[in-house]
Amino acid sequence: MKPADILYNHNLKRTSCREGIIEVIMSADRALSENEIRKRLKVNYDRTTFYRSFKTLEEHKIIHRIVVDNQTVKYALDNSITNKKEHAHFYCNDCQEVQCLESAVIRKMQLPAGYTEEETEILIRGTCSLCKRN
Amino acid sequence: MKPADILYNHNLKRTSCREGIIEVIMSADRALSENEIRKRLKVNYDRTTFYRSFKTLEEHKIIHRIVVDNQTVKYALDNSITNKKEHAHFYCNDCQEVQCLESAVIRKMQLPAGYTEEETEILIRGTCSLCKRN
DNA sequence: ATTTCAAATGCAACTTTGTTGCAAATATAG
DNA sequence: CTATATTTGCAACAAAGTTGCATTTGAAAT
Repeated sequence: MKPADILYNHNLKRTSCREGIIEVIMSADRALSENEIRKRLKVNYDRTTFYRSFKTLEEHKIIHRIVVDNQTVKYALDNSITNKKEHAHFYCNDCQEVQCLESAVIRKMQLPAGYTEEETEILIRGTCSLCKRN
Repeated sequence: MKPADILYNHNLKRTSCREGIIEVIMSADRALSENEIRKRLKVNYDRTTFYRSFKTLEEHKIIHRIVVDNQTVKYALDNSITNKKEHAHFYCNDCQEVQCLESAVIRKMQLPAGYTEEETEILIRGTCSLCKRN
């Protein structure tokens, strides 16, 4: 599906900022930070516009954020677009890149009585195969 | 173990800020934010001192941080102090409190070839038993 | 008890990240 | 092509976190 179609399906106006963000995220093989996405866009958008676009796309479940730490947020396409299952994410302490681990499907954990789960996030920190070799 | 002893065991100077932070975290039944800890301390410390104290305590594995989202960090005693196993954390979307789920012990996930794990973080978002009732 | 000195603190200045209100610009339905 | 609700860019602000440096302090040695 093309970025424009995704926006249309979610009743969102087709603006170049939104379309660009989706396009960049779609073409990446890993999660990207706000700055990485900005660099890959042709046009330079205002910070405000950028934040609001991310917010909108997140609210409509087109993209989802992966919080690595309180200073680093990365974005990837949402499962509803990619048809992936809920999966764990891997953060490489070396190259600091985030990857979706499609094979690491998230299993619900047993909770204390009275607790209900809505979402489970798993972030595995370690070293990726590329960095391991060096 | 008392805060002063913990500091001594880690070759850290016994300053009132560090001792206070440990004391407050120890006496809480859940993870606390920087602001919650500050409010519970008698003396008011500079933001810088505060941050540096947290950093030091974290580096020495006396406390550990739980990143709820990029705007919210909570602190709890580290497993090395409490003798707990690596466990999942629960964030209540309603009361916004974080609890350690000692029963939800973290099991290592299968990773793609060449990847190595160092730490696995699990954050479960949902509604806690107290908020469920209301 | 006093001295000594590395380590910790407080302050000022700064950076990064994210938000809000509002006027101007723009996407899209008719 | 026009009307209008949405989106954008700007300015101003708020919160979170960092750095350099002079001053203070914990604790080890005298």
